[in-house]
Amino acid sequence: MSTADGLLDAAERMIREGGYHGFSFRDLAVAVGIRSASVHHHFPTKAALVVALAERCADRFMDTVAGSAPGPARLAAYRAAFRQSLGGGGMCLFGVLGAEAGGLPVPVVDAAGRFFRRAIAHLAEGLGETPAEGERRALAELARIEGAIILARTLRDPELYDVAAESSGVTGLV
Amino acid sequence: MSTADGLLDAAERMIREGGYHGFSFRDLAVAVGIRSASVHHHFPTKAALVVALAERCADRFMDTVAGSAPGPARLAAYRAAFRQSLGGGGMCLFGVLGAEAGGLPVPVVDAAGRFFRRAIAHLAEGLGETPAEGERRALAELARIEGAIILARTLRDPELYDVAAESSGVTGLV
DNA sequence: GTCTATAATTTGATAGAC
DNA sequence: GTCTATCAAATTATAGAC
Repeated sequence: MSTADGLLDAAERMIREGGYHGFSFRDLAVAVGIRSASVHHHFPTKAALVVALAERCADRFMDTVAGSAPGPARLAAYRAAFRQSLGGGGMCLFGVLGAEAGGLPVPVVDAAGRFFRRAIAHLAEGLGETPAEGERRALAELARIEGAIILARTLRDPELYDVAAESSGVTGLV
Repeated sequence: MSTADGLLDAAERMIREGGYHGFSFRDLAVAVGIRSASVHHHFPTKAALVVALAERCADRFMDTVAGSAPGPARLAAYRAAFRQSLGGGGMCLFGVLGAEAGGLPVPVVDAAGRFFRRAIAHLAEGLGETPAEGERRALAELARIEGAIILARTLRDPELYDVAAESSGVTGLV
């Protein structure tokens, strides 16, 4: 694995744990066994690193759910994919960045926004009677998932994710 | 208004904008017109200040929704109360703190957790056929609301909050 | 209750040798 | 691609005068 990939891996772990301001270039350097100045050789600034990470993360996520059939099956695939964020109690990368948006470099917030638009458009397919209805449902389900991660994390009980994001009694969708 | 209240007001604005690490004691001092060292006279540490803020914020929120009748009316009251967070595009205080949880002082995360437990217990009343069902629904609706704020904020469109949190076509609840 | 002064640490980033 | 050395700025916090 390349050093750049190792740096992105470490950054992903740390951002999901404590947010954009929850890690430093020195932390990354220690994690991969180089010096903090060398990190700048791979990514010129912290903002550039996080934008690159967001793009890698978005691509991987969309690859994961790409094979799912439109409609309820795809929604289930999304729920399962986001559920992995909770491995170790971490947030969804885009959820943290969105929550901290006001204190972040604009390109970073834009990257998070691009992911959400992409996910909404994809999840919306076949989710409603009309395209507009599908989009509304996709938006609502994504919101529920992001919020479920926050609640499960804050209340320190990963099982709450399933209750909050998947209990069919609430949406009547699945 | 006391200086302490002014400091909490400023901190609330800044945390909702950029998170726990999105402001400093100097920022607060400038906002209320004193020096950064004087802030420590009112709150010994940053963590203590945010815990005090979380408690004030939780009390105010519960006061706001206290008069609502159990069931769907109370849910509507919750949605409206959280909606105010979006005034100016800010996050819900507890939502940001929960998202950044891994990088925060434990007492701060605990304070956020206490609010969510309190809100869930209160919102659950009359929301389901059984107490357990009410709790599940309360959890799911709170998740939807928190996620809706994140999405509306990240996509820079406050109207998306209503679509994500309140579209009745999704939950069939209201 | 507010001030000045300052300590101790951390941060993101740069210059230039190897 | 990694290093040493370093910078300027910001951070939380403390001591003690007024």
